Amino acid sequence: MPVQLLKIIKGKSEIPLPSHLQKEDLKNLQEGFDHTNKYFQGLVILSYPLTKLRDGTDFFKVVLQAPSLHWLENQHLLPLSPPDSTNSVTVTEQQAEGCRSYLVILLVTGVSRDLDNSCSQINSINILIYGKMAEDCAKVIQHGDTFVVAGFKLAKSPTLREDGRHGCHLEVSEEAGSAIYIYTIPRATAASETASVSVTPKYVYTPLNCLKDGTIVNLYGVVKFFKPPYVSKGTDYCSVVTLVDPSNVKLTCTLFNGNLDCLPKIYKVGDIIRFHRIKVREYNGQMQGITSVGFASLTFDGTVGAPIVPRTSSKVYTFMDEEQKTIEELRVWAASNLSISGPAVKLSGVQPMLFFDLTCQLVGKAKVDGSSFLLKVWDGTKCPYPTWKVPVEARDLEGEKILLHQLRNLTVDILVYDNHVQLAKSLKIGSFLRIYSIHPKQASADNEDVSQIEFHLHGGTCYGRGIGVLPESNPDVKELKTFLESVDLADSQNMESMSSVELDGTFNSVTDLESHLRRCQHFSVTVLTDHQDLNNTELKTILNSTAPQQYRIRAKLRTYKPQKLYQSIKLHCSKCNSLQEVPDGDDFDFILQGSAVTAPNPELHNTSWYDSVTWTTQDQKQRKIAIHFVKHDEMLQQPEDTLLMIEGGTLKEVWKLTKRFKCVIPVRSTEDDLELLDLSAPFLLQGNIKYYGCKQCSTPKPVKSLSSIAAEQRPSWEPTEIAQVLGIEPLQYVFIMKFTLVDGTGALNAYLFDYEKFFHIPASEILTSNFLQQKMQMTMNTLCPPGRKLDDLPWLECFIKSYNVRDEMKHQVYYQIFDTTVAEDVV
DNA sequence: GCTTAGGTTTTG
Repeated sequence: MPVQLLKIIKGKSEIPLPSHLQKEDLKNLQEGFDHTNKYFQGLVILSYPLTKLRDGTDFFKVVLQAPSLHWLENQHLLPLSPPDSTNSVTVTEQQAEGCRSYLVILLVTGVSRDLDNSCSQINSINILIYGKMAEDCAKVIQHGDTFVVAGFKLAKSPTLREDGRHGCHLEVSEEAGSAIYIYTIPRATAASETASVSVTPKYVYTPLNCLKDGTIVNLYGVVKFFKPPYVSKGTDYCSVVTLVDPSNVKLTCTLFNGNLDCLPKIYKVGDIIRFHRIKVREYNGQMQGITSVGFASLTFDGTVGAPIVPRTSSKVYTFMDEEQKTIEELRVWAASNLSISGPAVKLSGVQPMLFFDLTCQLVGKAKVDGSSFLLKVWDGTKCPYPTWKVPVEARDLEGEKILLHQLRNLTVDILVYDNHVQLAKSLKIGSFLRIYSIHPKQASADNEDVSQIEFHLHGGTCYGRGIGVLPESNPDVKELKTFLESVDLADSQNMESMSSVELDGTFNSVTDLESHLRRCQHFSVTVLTDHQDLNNTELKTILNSTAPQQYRIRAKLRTYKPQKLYQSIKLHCSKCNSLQEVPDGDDFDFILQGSAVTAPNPELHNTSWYDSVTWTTQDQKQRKIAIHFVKHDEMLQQPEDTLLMIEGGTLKEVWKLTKRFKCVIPVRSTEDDLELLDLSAPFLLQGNIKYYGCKQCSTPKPVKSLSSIAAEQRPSWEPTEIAQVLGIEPLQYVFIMKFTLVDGTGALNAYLFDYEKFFHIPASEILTSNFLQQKMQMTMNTLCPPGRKLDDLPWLECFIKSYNVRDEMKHQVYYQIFDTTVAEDVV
């Protein structure tokens, strides 16, 4: 009686096993343990087709999943009721006793779970069944049932790396004297017997804080960040998704598939995701998800109370009440724990420099050149600024000619670049799109009266830049369609003659910025930090006076340079008063590559004041990297307090290290000490900021001088202090801008030289922060609103000083703004 | 054939 089919006993969640048999945990299924008189219980989550081995032996493989408890179960799957059944067969003590030396598998219906509190990663094990037993088992096995296994033979699993299951498998065969008892789901009718083939497998979902390297898991998460699918440089589409769950752990997943439809259909941050069979790997010290064989996903709207309709490409998927409950719970959790942005930006609410996502309909498209492509889109609202029109050949423009003409005042041109071109080309006219991270760029306004907004979708995928096609079933699309149908085209055609301010009135869509500007009209948008008692001087008087002098003025900012604000950042040496451009990342990369040619000198490793770690990259270059962690009191500090030096690192590696450690100093080996790289490279990186030294005024010292700071009671690793001991004259980041000020009596150019006081933004941080760049642009838009007549510009109160600059050829008077800041309510 | 990308900068 090697395989016996049994029915469950009504109302009993435990199988009547011989008393000498004891339950074994999955974690104790290891070589060297005594498994006599032990049994293991698990769910059938997978079975493979019955096959024959080379010698003709039948072979059958099933996968059992260990019972486990995790937060989902904690919240709503427990307590579980005992399985219900009508048919019953009793296994007598004698029957069970008779198979003491046999392998026993008991298959019981329903779900019975252990309240095992661990969140172990490996939760499944392979069972290999040989011979007649394989054949018999294959006939009766059903997914979703619970197995109990006892008296088994253990062997190392050869498929551990691929399947991420238990390191051992269990072997069973009649020849070995095994026997199998099977308790199975009652099959009342012939119909249900057939249907039982599709019995739903029971999935276990791993919380994100319980993921382990090398496993394949199922999981739920809320989308915190995503890149819509884009064409990778390989053969597939790629999509990157960062999930979070109530464990508050993030998981970034890199998903590939040659079929666009097989990647998750995410439309918004806050969408809820269910992944099946995603592979977990460690990458850069963090867990990473990656597509594995059999990967499948479901995506749900993350709005609390919205209909729960999975978005998926699979025709077959499991989805039950349990899942519904999980989704709703994640929605509620996300609503109070995740910052999900407010209402979507419409074209009427676009603000220059503020990157935005646009839900729109494609009206026209055209090729522009090899690296850019034009999309003409509308969302039924009117952009309050004049927008640019990209010149294209009429024959290159695809779309309904009549509609393009009718909508000409409502469509905007979006120029997409590089990697987005291929996808853009394939878009169908009339389709609904969500374009992510569009850059509304102010065209350089040499002509002061008209300042245009250009819409760019730059190359690359940073910040989730990309294009997604929305189905007509999408709620946002439904809403947009209704709105588009209500737009009166006659109105929009009459608008051509109106100014943008009048248009705002017409559309009743005055942006916050606009009303804000009006408020600023009468009050000064800048304030003095001193000299309040002085009276104003007219610009004409100042222009007719000799320098040097100081004045208080009231004037309007007619224009400023540079218009590209990032160009206003320079590096200043306070010792020699020189100014220089901020080196770009490529320069640094080049210097790092050059320094990586020199291998780390092992004699300089592990000194009294730092510990060293070295390794060689596995790629062809065999690059040697050394990291020296500076100690304090002969101890390593916490990463966030640690200064480290790196040799042979790449730009990306250096960058990654700055995220974890307080200070990073790129160095290279000499014969007797480590030394700084060329001063065109930063001598120190802290957080987002790269600190540079003046080439002219610095006399770099060997880096062992740093040991004096390390020996301090509480090393603070201040950049100025580090610079000092290393013999570096540090350069400071400054804003240098030229303001053209007018007051009705005259116009003068005044320079702004500011570290951070004027804008309330540190110049050192602006290049690495999109947010701060946008903030600065908004400030400039308030000080000098684009597209305005002189009368409509706000007033600025400033303190300026005049000074002389003489050389052999000429003498000139210059003006500089100081003791002035942007008013708090403007920032 | 087994990569692609691996959230974090565009400056057109």
